[in-house]
Amino acid sequence: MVSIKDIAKQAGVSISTVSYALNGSDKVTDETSARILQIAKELNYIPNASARNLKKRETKILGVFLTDFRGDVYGDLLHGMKEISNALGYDLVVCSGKQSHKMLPERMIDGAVVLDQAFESEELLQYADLGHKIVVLDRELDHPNINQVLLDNKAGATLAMDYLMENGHRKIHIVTGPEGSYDSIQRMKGVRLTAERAGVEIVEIPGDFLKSGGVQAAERLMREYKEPVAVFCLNDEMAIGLYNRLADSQFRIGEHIHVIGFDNIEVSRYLQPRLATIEYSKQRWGELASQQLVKLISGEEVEHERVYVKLIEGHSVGKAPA
Amino acid sequence: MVSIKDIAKQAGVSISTVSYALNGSDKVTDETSARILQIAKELNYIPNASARNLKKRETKILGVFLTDFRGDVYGDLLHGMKEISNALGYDLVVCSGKQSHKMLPERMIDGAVVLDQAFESEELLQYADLGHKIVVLDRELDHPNINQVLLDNKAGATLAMDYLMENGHRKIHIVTGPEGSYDSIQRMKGVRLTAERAGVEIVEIPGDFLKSGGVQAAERLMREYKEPVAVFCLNDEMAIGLYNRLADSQFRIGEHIHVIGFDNIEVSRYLQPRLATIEYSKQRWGELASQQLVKLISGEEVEHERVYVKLIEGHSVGKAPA
DNA sequence: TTGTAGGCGTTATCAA
DNA sequence: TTGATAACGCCTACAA
Repeated sequence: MVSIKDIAKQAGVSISTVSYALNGSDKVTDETSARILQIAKELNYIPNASARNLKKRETKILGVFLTDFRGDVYGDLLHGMKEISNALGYDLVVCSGKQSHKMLPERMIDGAVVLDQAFESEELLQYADLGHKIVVLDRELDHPNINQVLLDNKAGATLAMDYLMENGHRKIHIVTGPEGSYDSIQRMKGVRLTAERAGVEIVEIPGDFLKSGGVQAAERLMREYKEPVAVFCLNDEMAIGLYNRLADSQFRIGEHIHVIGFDNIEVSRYLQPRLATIEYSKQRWGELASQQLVKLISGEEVEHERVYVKLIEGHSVGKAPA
Repeated sequence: MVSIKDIAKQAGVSISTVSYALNGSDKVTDETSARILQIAKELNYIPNASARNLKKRETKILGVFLTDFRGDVYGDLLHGMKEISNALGYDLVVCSGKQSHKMLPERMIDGAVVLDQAFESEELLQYADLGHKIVVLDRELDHPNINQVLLDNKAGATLAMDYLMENGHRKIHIVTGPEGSYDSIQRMKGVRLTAERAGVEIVEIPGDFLKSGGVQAAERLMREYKEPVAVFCLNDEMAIGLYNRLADSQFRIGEHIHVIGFDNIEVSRYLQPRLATIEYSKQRWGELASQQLVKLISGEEVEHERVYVKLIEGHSVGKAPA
């Protein structure tokens, strides 16, 4: 491995001069600088990140932590994060799993964006106490080193409920997310608020944010079927499970079972009939996250951010029978 | 920041003793070791990765480089990679974009898996020459430090062609990938071989592996339409673009336009009619990649690996009119 | 069993 | 403008 020491030897200068030259400092003659750069190139010199990071106490890398690499929400989100990170001079690495958590406290990265319920708040707070900068996308956490960029879940839930009610549905089944999921809890709050205000009945069906939850919900709905029902799946993936399970039954979506989801993932637009759902810009969400994290790192005061949502209509919701 | 020096001071021992204790060496008494560990915990000690990496010249981190975080193929692939990486004692980070390439030569990671045409072979070979370990999933590269884990593209293309021919199609349009794409080139080889052998006519339509390519292909097919045609889209995403474009036309897929894709991405099973395509285990692909990379890093000799494919039938392909 | 000391490759301070 | 030198935090012979 060739280091600045080798370059120094070859160029007949000291290592500090080499370092200056390599970092484009003007403390060194253009002439020597050119010679050094030339030699560096000849020797195929490549700096060692660990050494630099150790000395500078920063890596210029941002990390994002996901529960799982599978999952349709991530593509655009990560893309948005990457674009902004790069624009602001940072690299982005995506990680998943408990093993990788230590990259933050061990200073392999300068900050973290968290979208992973399995990353415990206690752990996050502990890191924040140690001075590490964090942006959370899936919980509320009050700490000067932590910023929130959250979906407007309540508004989304309200939009969904309103859409069902506009179509005449007065009893609405809700397929929830897994216990403890922030998104699920928030969406439920929106649901309850809207339902109470409108005097509409809601029936909770416990779900898991996975297709399996939708399948189970479908089975229960078929078992208990008496008349057309309305269902708000708290995410699209469960709605897809529900579609799948209903596919070879005599029940028709948008006719016997009216469904709306949340997330507007890509598959949703290809479902027959098209799934009504709640949309938000995943890319913008990612962009905001990166932006906030960099601000946090540079010591700026930052307010929490919010990502807005809107309704996507679809024939998965039809008029309730009069 | 608390370092082993602080622990040493607190415990009244030398830093080397602390280091030994922390690393579970048996060169130190259980008693002192326990005391040191205790103090380390009290002080909230967290090792510094940069320092460790600098000294040990390894990071126990694997990197995977993607063209873009969007793209339906990645979820399962990354999941497979992560599982195996972790099992073998490595962490996995996912990167995208030219900026991040330097993580390999700068030794932030111990090896790289490349699935990114934008990562130039010349650059890869240069890194390999420097001793860095690489697994490529999207090209053939002959170098002792590089291993290949490739899809059996030719076999897949042959399966697809055979399926169309079995259904009586004797003139087949091929929507290709972007220029220079390894997958596209290999699949075309399989196409040509099969076509020649069967004496079937093929018509190439240049594509881009994106939905837009499928849209354009659809437009051309409609313009030139005289009788039912068969189309092999060299990936599913273009097939989806084609579906989308045809959706509000009078042309029916599986009737006027017969389509088969390649990749079996998730959306494909929800298309109406279901898209015929070529499937392979993306997860297994990722698992193999990680496995090979770790072997390479530990200095083992490794053979190139291959991922096998199979046909998924679908009503997007119907019988040709007699 | 523990301590001393050198070094991993950089950066950055202070002299020269 | 350049050079010597001391860190950064950790590991690991080698010495005690």
